[in-house]
Amino acid sequence: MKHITIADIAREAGVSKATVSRVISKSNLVSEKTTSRVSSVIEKHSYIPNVLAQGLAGKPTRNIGVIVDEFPNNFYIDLADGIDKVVSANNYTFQVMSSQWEPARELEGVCSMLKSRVDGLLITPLSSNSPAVMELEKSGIPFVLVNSKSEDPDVSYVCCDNYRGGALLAEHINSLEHEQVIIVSVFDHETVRDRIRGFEDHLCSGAVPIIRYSNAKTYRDGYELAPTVAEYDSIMKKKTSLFVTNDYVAIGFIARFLEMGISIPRQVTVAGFDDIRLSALCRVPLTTVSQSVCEMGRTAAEYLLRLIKKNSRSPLRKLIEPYLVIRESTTKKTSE
Amino acid sequence: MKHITIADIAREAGVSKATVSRVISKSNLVSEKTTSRVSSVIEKHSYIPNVLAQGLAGKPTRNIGVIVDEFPNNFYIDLADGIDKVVSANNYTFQVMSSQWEPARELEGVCSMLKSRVDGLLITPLSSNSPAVMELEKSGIPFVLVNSKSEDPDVSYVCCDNYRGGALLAEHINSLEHEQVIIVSVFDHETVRDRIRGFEDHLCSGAVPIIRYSNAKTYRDGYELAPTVAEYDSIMKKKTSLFVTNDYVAIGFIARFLEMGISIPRQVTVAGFDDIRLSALCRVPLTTVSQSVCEMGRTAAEYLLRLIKKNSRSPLRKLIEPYLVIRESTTKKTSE
DNA sequence: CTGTTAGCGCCTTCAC
DNA sequence: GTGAAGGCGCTAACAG
Repeated sequence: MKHITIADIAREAGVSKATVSRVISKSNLVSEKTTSRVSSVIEKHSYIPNVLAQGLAGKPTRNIGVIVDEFPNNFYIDLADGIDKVVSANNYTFQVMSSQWEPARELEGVCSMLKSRVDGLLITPLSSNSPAVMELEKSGIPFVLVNSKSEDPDVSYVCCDNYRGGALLAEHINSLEHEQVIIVSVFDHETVRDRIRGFEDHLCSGAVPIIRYSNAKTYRDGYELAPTVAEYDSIMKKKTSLFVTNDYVAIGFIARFLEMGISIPRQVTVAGFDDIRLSALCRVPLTTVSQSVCEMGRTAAEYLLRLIKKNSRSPLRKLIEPYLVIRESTTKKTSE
Repeated sequence: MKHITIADIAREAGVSKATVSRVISKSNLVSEKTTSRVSSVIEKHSYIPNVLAQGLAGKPTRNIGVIVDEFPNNFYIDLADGIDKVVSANNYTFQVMSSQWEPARELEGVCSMLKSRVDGLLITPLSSNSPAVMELEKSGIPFVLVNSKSEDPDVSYVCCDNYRGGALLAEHINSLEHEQVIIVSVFDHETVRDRIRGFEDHLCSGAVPIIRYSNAKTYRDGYELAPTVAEYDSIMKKKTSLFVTNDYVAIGFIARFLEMGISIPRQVTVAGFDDIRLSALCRVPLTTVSQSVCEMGRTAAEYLLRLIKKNSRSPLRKLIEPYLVIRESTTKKTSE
């Protein structure tokens, strides 16, 4: 079954294609009579204009692209939710791709989006100067970086103020008693580095030693690293403050500590970062820093639409203020 | 800055547009020499063919549409992950929309997808005969229902076998001691109805009363409904088995019960449905039925691609087998 | 207000 | 093997 085209409508309504086109785009230089006649024919056949043709003929596609690291991730759903809210409210649609953390796939994704002629692009880049971002700059298409910053004064971005988040946490931890501080960082990403910098810059360590671990990425990693950390740093003997730069991993630590009979927060306090849903509801609710990912999505989408519409060359940027959420993993309400 | 077109490439390579087109589509009736010459020009300008034009000229867009209820939802991320895996492996892209549970938006979504000429559509419909699905049938475009079944013998779908899931749970609960059973159903959806039917059909109630509540949708709802349920049905006195048709809500119940000092599973056992991540890690790990949403996504996407490629008119359908996950909320390892 | 005329960038016959 | 020509469905001047 062939699609109905504008020509069919025009013929049946006894007007020219141009007139039909005008009716569709609500250009108000068509008489009311013709408008209603044409409209009814459109209605009757439930005719839907072909976006491809519209796009080819120069109209914006009203479709934006979104590239994320991966889907199975709390970060992504909140982001998608935020984006969806503003995008759909503005009668735009969006398509998504995941880079699976591979620069090559990320670049491919950008190319793919580019060739489907999206009006603009949102991307959580692997790094602020990944090939994908370079390609984007070259293309001249409006885009905004999400969850990443950029040195380049021309690029727009929306990111959590991770440095500040780390600082908030440090201030809280300063108020706790401890004989050592352990920092476990997840993968190597600018956001994570900022968290740690903020944390270290504001920690009143005094004579207290700081111990660092890196590269724990998952719940499982935390779960498995816990005994090593516990034994090697003899946390049974020294009261310890543990900062894990990602909630999921932190929760893995907690789970294992509990199994090992290590009391939280009495012997060890644990703090995370992100405030995923789980953090409030897990065995020992987790003290963490909340970054409003949904707001990040909303803001980024708004910025992008603004760039698209006004073609405003001035870059738009925002650091979203994180806030501290104190729960039982660092305060002594319970002890298990 | 104008986009480079096929004509530019043709001119620079000293061939016709047709030849360039052939090179792009890897049609092998072009001499190797011309191929490499053209390719290098394409490379040099990093030329990307315009998908809109290609689509207009009759080629498939290799873009499929996905319509879901809402994004901020564990179900969605797993689904997206599954879809992404097969879609990207096949060099397709996808765009997403959410219905926000409103039939009107759902229909709009379908229309929007249709007009952007997606090659096919995946949808988790509000109901198997919602206007959106009707529209889809009319359109003749390949589509498959996800998380929904259909009476219509022509419609393809992939769904969890919710009836079976309910049955599995009933069998487990039959083995527990109790003096009453309480069923709390979340919103009115065919999948939820199936869960309850399966549950009730396989419950050996005997003389044990079954009490029903409905319309608890969120964690909060569970949390707030708990005291009422506890008091009204005097669960302090009667050993109770509680089945909540959705994990999130079940976890809300558990949280409140604990606060009220009601011991789980000693006094009340709680079972859920879905097996979201949280269920394994919350205060009292939740017995539940796992439906592999990721697999659902994968299967659905595979079916859709098959429909698109072979234009196979035979509908493809599958009920995915759920399985029971028994945890502490129904067994007596802990007691709090 | 409305119709006519060109394209938009690409693919696909059909000839050579 | 390769080129020329027509058309995909629509919009945007330009005339009337």
